[in-house]
Amino acid sequence: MKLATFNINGIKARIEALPAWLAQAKPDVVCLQEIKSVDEAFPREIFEDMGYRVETHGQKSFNGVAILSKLPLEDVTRGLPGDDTDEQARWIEATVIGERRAIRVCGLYLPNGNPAPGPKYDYKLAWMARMEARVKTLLATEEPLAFCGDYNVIPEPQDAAKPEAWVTDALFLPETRAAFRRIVNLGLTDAFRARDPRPGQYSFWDYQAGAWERNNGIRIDHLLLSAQCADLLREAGIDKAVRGGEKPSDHVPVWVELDA
DNA sequence: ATGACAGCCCTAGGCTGA
Repeated sequence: MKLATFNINGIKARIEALPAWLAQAKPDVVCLQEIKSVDEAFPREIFEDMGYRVETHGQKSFNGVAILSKLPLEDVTRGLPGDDTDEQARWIEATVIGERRAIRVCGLYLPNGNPAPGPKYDYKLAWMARMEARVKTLLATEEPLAFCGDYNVIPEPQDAAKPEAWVTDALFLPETRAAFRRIVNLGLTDAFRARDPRPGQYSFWDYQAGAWERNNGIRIDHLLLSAQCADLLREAGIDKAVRGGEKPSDHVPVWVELDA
C-alpha cells in the first residue's frame, strides 16, 4: 500500500497538478490538506474517474482535509475530538482495507500558530494536546495507525535550510517541538526520518524570495506510524520534483510504501 | 525595516498562510 500526504493549497488551484501527480505516482491512499473548499464544491468526479473513493471534510475558504483511496474505506470520521466549539476542518480518519492489513489512517492539518505568542499560538498548542489525547486513544486499539499530514512543525534544526531564521516562529519554537516530541514519544515513528536520516530533506518551500530556487526549505509534512504500522514500513520518500512543476503547491507529497 | 507570493472571497483589496 502506497500512502501519501500532500498539502495542495487549494483544490481549485491544483485542479491540473494534483491529477497529474496522482497519474504519475499512483498512490493507493492520499491525505490532502488545505483543500480550501466546502464538501459540495470539491470536484470529486475527477478523482472518482481515476479510481479513487473521495471523503472530504471541508470548510469555506480555509483549511479542509480529504482522503482519496483506491482501497475500500470503513468507519470514516471527521473532526478532532476534544473541543465541540472548534469549527476548523483539520482532521479526518478512515480505516483503509489493504490486501493484507487494515490501517487506521488519520489525515491532519495542524494549525500554523503564528504569530507567537498570541491566540493563534494558544490554539495550536491546545490542538496538539487534543491530538496527543486522540493518539493515545487510538494506540489502545492496537490497530496499525498512520498519522499523515501538514504538522506545521520543524522537528529538528536539520529539517530547515536556515534554522536560525525560524527560532521565534510558531513552527520551530521550543514549546512547539516539545509538544511534537510528546506525540512522537507515545511510540510513533517519523517514517521519512527513519528511512532517510540525511539532513536537508524538505517538503515545503515558500513562494516568496526565491525559496525554491535557493533550496530554502523546511520539512513540516510528516507520516507518523504506530509500532504495528512501522513494522510494515518498506520505503519512504519526498516527491521534491513536484515543486518545480507547473503551478505548484508550496508543499510537495511525502509518501510511504507499507506491506499492507 | 519592509515586502516579496499565492489563494481565497459577495472582483478587489484584505485576510491567511509558513
